[in-house]
Amino acid sequence: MSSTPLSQRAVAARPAPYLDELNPAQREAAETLEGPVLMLAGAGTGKTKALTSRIVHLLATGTAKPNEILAVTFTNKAAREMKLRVGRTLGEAVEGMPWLGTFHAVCVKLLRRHAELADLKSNFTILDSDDQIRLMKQLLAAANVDEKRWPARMLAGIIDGWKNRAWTPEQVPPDEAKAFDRRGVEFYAAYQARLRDLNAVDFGDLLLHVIRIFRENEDVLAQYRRWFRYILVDEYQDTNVAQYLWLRLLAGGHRNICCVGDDDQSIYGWRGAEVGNILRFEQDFEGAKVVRLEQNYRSTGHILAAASGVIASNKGRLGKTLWTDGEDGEKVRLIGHWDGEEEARWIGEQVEDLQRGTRGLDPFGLDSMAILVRASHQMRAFEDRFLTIGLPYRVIGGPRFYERLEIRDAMAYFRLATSPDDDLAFERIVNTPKRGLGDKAVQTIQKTARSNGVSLHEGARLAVQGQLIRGKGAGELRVLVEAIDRWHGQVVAEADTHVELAEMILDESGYTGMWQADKTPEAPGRLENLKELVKALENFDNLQGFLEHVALIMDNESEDSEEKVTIMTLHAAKGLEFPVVFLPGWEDGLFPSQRSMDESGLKGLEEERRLAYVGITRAERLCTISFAGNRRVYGQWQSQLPSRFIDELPEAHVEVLTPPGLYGGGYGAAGMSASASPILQGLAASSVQERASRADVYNSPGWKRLQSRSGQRGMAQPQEARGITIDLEASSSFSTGDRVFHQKFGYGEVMALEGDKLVIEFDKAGTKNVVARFVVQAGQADDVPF
DNA sequence: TACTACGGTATTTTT
DNA sequence: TACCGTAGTA
Repeated sequence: MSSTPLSQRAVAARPAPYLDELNPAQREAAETLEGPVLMLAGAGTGKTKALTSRIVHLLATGTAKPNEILAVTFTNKAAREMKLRVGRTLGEAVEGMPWLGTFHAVCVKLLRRHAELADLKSNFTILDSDDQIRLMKQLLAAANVDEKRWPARMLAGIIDGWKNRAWTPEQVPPDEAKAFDRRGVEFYAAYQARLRDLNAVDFGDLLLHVIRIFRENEDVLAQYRRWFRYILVDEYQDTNVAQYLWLRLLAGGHRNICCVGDDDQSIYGWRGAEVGNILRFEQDFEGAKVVRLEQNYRSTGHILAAASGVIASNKGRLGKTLWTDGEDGEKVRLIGHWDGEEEARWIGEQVEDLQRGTRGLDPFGLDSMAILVRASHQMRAFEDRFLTIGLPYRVIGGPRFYERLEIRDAMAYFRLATSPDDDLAFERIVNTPKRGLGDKAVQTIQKTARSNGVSLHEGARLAVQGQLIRGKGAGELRVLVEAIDRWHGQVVAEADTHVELAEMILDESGYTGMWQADKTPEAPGRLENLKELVKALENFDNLQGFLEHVALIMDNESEDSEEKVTIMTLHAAKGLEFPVVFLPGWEDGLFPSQRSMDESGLKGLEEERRLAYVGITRAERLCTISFAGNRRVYGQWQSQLPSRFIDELPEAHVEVLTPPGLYGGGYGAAGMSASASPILQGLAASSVQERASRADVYNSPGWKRLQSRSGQRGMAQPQEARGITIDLEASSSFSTGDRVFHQKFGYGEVMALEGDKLVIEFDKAGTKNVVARFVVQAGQADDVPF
């Protein structure tokens, strides 16, 4: 019933308005239903539209029924969005698609059905990373491992990495197995054993268990291959090895798989994503049809060209040429600042200007503006600044609702009420609020539980009965144990509504009281969150349903209506778009991040570059890149070089802005002068910058790199470079031992010379790296150039 | 058992 | 610099 000709006849016969809205490439992607398809969808090219149209097409032509389509995404948000749009296009006529969801949500469903094949009970609990680390801490403590040298976090990271690559403990290759003091695999195995005992899985296991079930049970796999006749995968460039294997298993029969992605937007390599998956698609699925979506509907011509220019430096791309038939718009704006605070101040002003509608542009609402940073610590400068000028902002990211301490505590209580044997939950809250049960008491409970082969909850009961725990704690523990029994009874009996029950639990446990009694400033907020949690319960039929939901849905869309500027990381911005985008902190070491280059070399640099590409392509109409010459890094002032990505911006699409103010406005300090970029040279030619510019030695990229490295390590400054410094700054050549004065740091002594930077031990401010230009010989303070 | 002081460390984080 | 986590102490 699903032969190709038939389904296509059906299309021809029926009016299909959703297809008319597509451009030729999108349409091809939506209509090629049989066989493997790779949809290479550049930023802003209508990927979701094509994808949802494809689903609609499958349904509308009768090619597939809703339950025959497996559609996987990475985020709940993406899944929601897709569901919504399918429903809307179809006119809500179709019942929901049961297999449209995140990889994890789909796996949970599968695993619940076949839990016994993975040695689990179908009511297994799903641990989040917090539980995971807690568990590992226990394992490490039991093995007498020094937590200082070998932290549980590290182990968790290593094991996660292995799971991302679909390695069971036995499959970890020997050289990898040496990780974690040569005991990584040992702890991995122990951890898995512990999870089995707890009837629990972590996120990685959701995939791995299902893969194992498929591999070991041909009949099960065959059943799902028959079942899922059409497979769609969103953000394919972000899949890890485990997800890839999972997909290959399921698509293995019919090969009706359509993967959508953009290799240029692969920014989660550090989390196990394998760009190789998308790059290899055509080999993996022979005869695959590759469709490129290249018409961009989001950004203006200049923005698109700037982004394309940057990403062009990456090797091994599948290659796309984004184009638009829209207007060129404003050029991407580039500006350097004296330091990070100055940058924040300037951006704050820009936001206000744009809001008022200066610059000959229509006013932009605050909602349409975003500041995208590389690392979350950069947010602080903006928050500080916006707070002082009273500019409303919203920070995306940070601790999510369900990750908050009080929410997790409350959830642990709920978990105990539904399943009293949940040891991790029990452990979490035995002494929260304080019940006088310390380490020793908990150990006694654990020992009792273990020797009797029961849960901690039962162990606690036995310990109380056997008077193994004495004093104040004993009474409190008895109360807790009995309370858990009672709550559980209520859950089973369904005596009260779950919302009332939840309130009762939080009340009787003393948890609410604990925060009410707390007079620290954050207590009211926490109570507020608890209220919100209870409110969220109303959307579910019972506690179990809620807990199940929460285990996989850790997102937190707080809908507030007030107009605000958005501040978030580049990673968090993927998939979003804003009319106005600010990209601050484009400085070598910060962006691209030194760490990612150190850890992953060229691969890391290329991922950073993709991040730059993602950043620029978020902008619809106005994109402003900025950098600061000086930045405080961990309390130390450091002079910064403009990002190498700035050199890669195509000149024709960039407008270099001159910072306001003569001297104080800053001119990008060291980096500006050292840059080989024509863009920055153009800038350097303007009045103030002239003084900062250097002879050609400084203008070679090689020197720039050298300089940025030597800056950290105290490499001696070459003789000729010093000569140049003297020429340009007649009054200020330095040698070690000189007494100098700096506007910000006061008096100090020159300890070393590094390129155009000096290492100075200031009398008050400590040792700093500062640019020679901003320092004068002591006693010449009157000549300070600012 | 609970508080304080110190030291080590410091990206990005869909589930 | 600022936080978190651990260890030491009351």
